[in-house]
Amino acid sequence: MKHMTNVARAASWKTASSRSERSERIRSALLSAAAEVVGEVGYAEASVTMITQRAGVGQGTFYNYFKSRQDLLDSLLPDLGEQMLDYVRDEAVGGSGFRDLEEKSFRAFFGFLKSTPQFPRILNEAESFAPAGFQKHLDNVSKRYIRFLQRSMKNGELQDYSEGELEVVAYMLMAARSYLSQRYMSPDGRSVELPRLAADAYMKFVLYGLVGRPPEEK
Amino acid sequence: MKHMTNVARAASWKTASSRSERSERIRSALLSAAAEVVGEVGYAEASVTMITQRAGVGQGTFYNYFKSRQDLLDSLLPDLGEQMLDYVRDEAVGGSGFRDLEEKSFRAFFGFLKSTPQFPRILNEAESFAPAGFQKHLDNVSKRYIRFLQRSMKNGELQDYSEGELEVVAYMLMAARSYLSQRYMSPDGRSVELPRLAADAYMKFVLYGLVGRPPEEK
Amino acid sequence: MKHMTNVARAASWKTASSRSERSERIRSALLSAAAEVVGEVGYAEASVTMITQRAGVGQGTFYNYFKSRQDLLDSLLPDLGEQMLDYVRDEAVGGSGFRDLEEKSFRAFFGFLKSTPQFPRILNEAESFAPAGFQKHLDNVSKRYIRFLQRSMKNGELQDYSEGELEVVAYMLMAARSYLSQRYMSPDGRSVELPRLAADAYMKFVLYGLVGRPPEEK
Amino acid sequence: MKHMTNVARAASWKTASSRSERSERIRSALLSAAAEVVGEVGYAEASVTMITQRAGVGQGTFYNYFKSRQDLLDSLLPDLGEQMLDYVRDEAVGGSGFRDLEEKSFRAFFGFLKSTPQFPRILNEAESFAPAGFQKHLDNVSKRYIRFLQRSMKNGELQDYSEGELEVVAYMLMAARSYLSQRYMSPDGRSVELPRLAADAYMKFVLYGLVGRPPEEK
DNA sequence: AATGAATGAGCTTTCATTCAT
DNA sequence: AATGAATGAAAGCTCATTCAT
Repeated sequence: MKHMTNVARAASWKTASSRSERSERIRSALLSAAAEVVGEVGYAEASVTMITQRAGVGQGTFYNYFKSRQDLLDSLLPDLGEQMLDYVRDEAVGGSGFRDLEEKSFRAFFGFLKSTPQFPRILNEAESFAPAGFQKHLDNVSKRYIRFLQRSMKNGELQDYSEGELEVVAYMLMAARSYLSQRYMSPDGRSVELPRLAADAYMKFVLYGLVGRPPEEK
Repeated sequence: MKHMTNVARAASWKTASSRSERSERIRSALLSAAAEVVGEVGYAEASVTMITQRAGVGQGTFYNYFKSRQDLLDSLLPDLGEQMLDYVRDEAVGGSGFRDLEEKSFRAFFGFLKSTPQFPRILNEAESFAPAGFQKHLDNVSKRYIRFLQRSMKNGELQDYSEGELEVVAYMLMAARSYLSQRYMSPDGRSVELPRLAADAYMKFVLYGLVGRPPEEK
Repeated sequence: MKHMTNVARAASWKTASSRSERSERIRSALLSAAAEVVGEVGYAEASVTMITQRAGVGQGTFYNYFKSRQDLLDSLLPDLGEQMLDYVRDEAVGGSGFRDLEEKSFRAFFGFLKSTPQFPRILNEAESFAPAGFQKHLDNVSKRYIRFLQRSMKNGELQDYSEGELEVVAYMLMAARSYLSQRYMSPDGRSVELPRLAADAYMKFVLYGLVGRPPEEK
Repeated sequence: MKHMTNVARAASWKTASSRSERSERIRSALLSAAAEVVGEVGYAEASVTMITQRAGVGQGTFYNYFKSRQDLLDSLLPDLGEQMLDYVRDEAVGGSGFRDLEEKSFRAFFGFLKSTPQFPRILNEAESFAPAGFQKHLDNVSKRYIRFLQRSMKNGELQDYSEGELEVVAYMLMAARSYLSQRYMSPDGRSVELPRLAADAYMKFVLYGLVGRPPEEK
């Protein structure tokens, strides 16, 4: 699926078998199309017409699946956000210890962006255009992050931080991922390439900041 | 003046004396009005009508001062950004040493938000809606930040970071300010109140991360 | 149909059966409405609102049929011009000889104006407001005219004129039709009544000028 | 005066001596500027701003000299029309006989266009945009033309035409001048160059048509 | 269920005119 | 008398949404 063209993927519902599966595929095609369009032109400029054309369905069809344009926009980030979290979880599985897991998931995040370079823009604009979805996403991610930090702390891997402080730190690290992904976005918005230097600096700062020790030489 | 209502402040040009002063005040009223409106409803929804009504001038007047709606939007962040930098510079003046200066300017940033709570949203959306202005602002701020970090490093106050790494760290800290300001925005978007805990956690993380030592007890 | 009011005619699409027929009727209603409006107030004042109201459709509907206001204006003269040429051809059919054909088509032109009194104004203004359409129309008409003159010349009916001269003469005769139609337009612009005297004078001048003999008594 | 640049001519009021002369010059500068502007962009697009800028006076000044934009537009053609008639009269003076006078004045008309190539467009559009001025102009010109034709007739130089017929013919010849001037306008609208062929064809047709004899060899 | 044409609210922008200086 | 900034009416156009097919 990864290498089908966008349109082909979008229109894949045409081969659906059962009625409900077809339905599911159209909905998904609309979401994918919306992700692409919003990634390219932003929420404000993403019109229903553009989205339905990209998805290969009629304009009116849109309203069989979403109550309104805003309804879809609200679904966009939560949908993508879960994909992102699933991806990162899968990639980081089997890691051990704070340092290893943090690095794996940091890299996995940027790995995810290779297939979904629209994500940073969608995330950034969602705060204004789909605030509910944005909050939901932030909660999801921060909760997971905080749990991870707390576990690491219980294992004695981190400096002494209170639970409230860990929440703040979690936000700072999410912020860092977000800013760095935008910072290293290609000008056309179609790919993100994080330089090794940036990844190293991130890890160095985080390890000093949380563990209190510099990264070990590899 | 600080506590006049927005509209009253905006319409203060009516008392202007000379013609050029009046002109200056209207331009400034339009920019202030735009900052308020964009802060409330975002770039995309900020219409010329809303802005001129808020500023207390006729619709057509807008185009005596700005070539187009986009022209004003492009001026918005650079304008506010300079105000912010001026404010922070004034507040941090007289501080000494990395720890002191960093803390002073961190707090000053949030102090600035008390008078301009629209800033975080404007900054965030500018990336999409006024990209040129956004880049300009980011360059301004990051350059100043990096210089500050380099100076601190020369003074032997920081761990060993390369110049390139310092740039990455600067971005991470700008990101942290941005995210935290949004995290602690009141739901109505009209004020930012950074809890002591958050400020402490920030300083703790930064000091561990950069200096390698925990914050001294005050 | 001829005597339905403008609005009623325009709104006749409401009784259309198939979808594509309905489409065709709306497009045609818009063109008719535009012809009327332009005939009354001129190109410059013919607003999309006026045209759609006259056609009995919503404003937005306009843009389902024409890319822009200018797009419709550009279609106006070519559209009417063909109607005019068709009408004149039909009326002049069966005539024989230069004198007969010229007179028949001259009268047919003014006959056409009975049903489309807006034509002279549209033609006149098109030069400024729809130059492409104007050129197209002039080419169509002049080519036909020149061919007719050349045929008459080959038949030995005319004085000796070179091909280039015939083109100039064709322009002069088109000019005459245009000016005379404007000269004898009723003050309200709603009808053209060419006096017998004018038609006679035209024919007399043309016959002397081209044939070299006065019109025969009828 | 003929060779001053437009702007210089327009602003020549600055050197005026008496108050009323200055006044007169500004009014005249506005009319000249309007002629240029309308010649270039047409009545519909000729804004007060463009005209005052071209004339070198402030925008507000306009309304000290004309009641409204339309007021000036209405004055435009009568003003230019008189200049044209004066010019043609001067050039044709001393001619003798219909043939000579007609040819002289025909050529003089095109001579006038060399210095005022805006004339055809202004004349053409005036019918729609300044109908009163247009009628006035047409009356002026046609009356003169008819008088000329009647005089020639009394001298036995023309075929037998009734007075009413002469009026129609006069219109036809005015139409011819107008169409030919537009036909041979350069694409940029800045000059008119009538080819010898066209002038010859015109004279040939007119002489056959009115005199009944071909042009004599020169 | 899928469609796409019809719709009007609402946008940005222009410009003739007014009026305080 | 000359000015140019202020103004709002009115324009062309877009697009989310509805609805008949």
